[in-house]
Amino acid sequence: MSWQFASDRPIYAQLVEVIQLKILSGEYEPGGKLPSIRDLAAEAAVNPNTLQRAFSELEQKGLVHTQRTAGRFISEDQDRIESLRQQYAKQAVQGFYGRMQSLGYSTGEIVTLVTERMEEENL
Amino acid sequence: MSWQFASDRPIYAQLVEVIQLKILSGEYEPGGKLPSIRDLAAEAAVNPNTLQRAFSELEQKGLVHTQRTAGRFISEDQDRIESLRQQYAKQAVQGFYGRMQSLGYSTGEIVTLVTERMEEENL
Amino acid sequence: MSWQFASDRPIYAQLVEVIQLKILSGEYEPGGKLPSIRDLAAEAAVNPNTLQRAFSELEQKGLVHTQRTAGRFISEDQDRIESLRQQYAKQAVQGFYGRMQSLGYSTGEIVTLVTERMEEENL
Amino acid sequence: MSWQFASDRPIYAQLVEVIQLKILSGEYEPGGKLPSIRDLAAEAAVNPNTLQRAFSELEQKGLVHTQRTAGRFISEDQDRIESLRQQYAKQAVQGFYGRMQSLGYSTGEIVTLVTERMEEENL
DNA sequence: GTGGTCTAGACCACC
DNA sequence: GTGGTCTAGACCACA
Repeated sequence: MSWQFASDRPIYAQLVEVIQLKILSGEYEPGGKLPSIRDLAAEAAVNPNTLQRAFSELEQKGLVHTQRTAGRFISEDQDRIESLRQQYAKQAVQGFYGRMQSLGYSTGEIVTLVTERMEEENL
Repeated sequence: MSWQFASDRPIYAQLVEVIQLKILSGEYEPGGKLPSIRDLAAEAAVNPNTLQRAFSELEQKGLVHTQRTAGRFISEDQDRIESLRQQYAKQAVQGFYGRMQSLGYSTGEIVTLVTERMEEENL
Repeated sequence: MSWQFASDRPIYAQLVEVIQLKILSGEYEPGGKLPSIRDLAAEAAVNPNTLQRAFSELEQKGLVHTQRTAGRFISEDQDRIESLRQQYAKQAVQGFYGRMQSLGYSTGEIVTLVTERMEEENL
Repeated sequence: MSWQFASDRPIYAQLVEVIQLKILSGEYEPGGKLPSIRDLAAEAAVNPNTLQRAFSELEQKGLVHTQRTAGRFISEDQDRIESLRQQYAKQAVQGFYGRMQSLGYSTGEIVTLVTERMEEENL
């Protein structure tokens, strides 16, 4: 587990992203209980308030809900999670594609670069 | 031309990115003269100071240089530009690839999604 | 019967309000016996301690009293109940009125909106 | 100007409500500039962070937007404001109506009480 | 022990 | 000077 933060973006935003990815990818299971804020804060070496802020954003997105004194739980709405996952993926693809085109790469070259990257991975 | 700025990142950084892309992709030609800061600032509806700061970063990267009285010019060092372009592209590929993997997509699925995107483009 | 709780206010407070309304409106009859805490707790899917606290507030307000072995009973003091009911209603009217005025509605418009609502009800 | 806070609800929530009312009622004009957080915080005798949190909620609702270094501004989208105002009013009416019915008041009695309140106002 | 709220105060980025 | 972020630490309400 990484818990390292870049200095060019707010920590809370990076926490949102990391936790969100864990939920969308299924590493945190739907309906499961999340570690307590205090524990997570200690683990990430961050002030509990910062984590709280991150969670409040996740709550808005409907990925997480709170039970007053019992803790925080991941949404059981698997459809919503899957839909967000695909949406997130689509954005990533479009963003990547657009940036590569801005850089002057043709569609063919883009696919080539990606497959090359894939082959590196498979070594 | 867009010149719209997201509110979650500094304007000057967004300016750096846009101009940099235009240089790397060749839209601004090597050795060519850049529009005056005043004109660009008016076009982008931005404080000239902000553009100034953007250019000072581009100068540091060696993509732009200033000639006292004649204005700002794009670097003629095509090798440097091409090398930066490839470096930039590699980062984009890696970042994209990593995020998709975090989302739980297999290497095969990633390539599929990209080629699908490519086909959309070709319609 | 609803027994759904908003997450932004303490459950016990919401219980107090619901039960109080049932007493003031006469749905729970003066002098009548209340269901046992255990039963109510099961019905509302709430911790018995939470209900206990709710009832202790209702006892303070004099709407409910406990008889050691026989259970909890609703006050027989109909005058007190009626007086509380009117007081509660007055507060509701004033609160509503004040909020509507803050929203910029004139006295006439407020009455209009209420009568419209009444007509909807009568369909 | 009041700036008094009840102790049974979070201060930031009360700030949200007060400011929201001022926007919806037009007391804060569409497109207008809001006082700086520091000023408002001093005026309300509250920590700036608390106000910041309140504003972040208003921003989500689309009632307010921030310009990086210039300050916060009220939305110019008058349609949106008017629509929110009506929605807010409708909720108020329904909530009021429902509570009165729960208290056992007939539709006629409710209208009577409101008009009585209106007449008090007109003295 | 859980989450929620608030304060005081500091530092940063931006214009 | 403006808003944004973060920390440290305290206290509260709830179950």
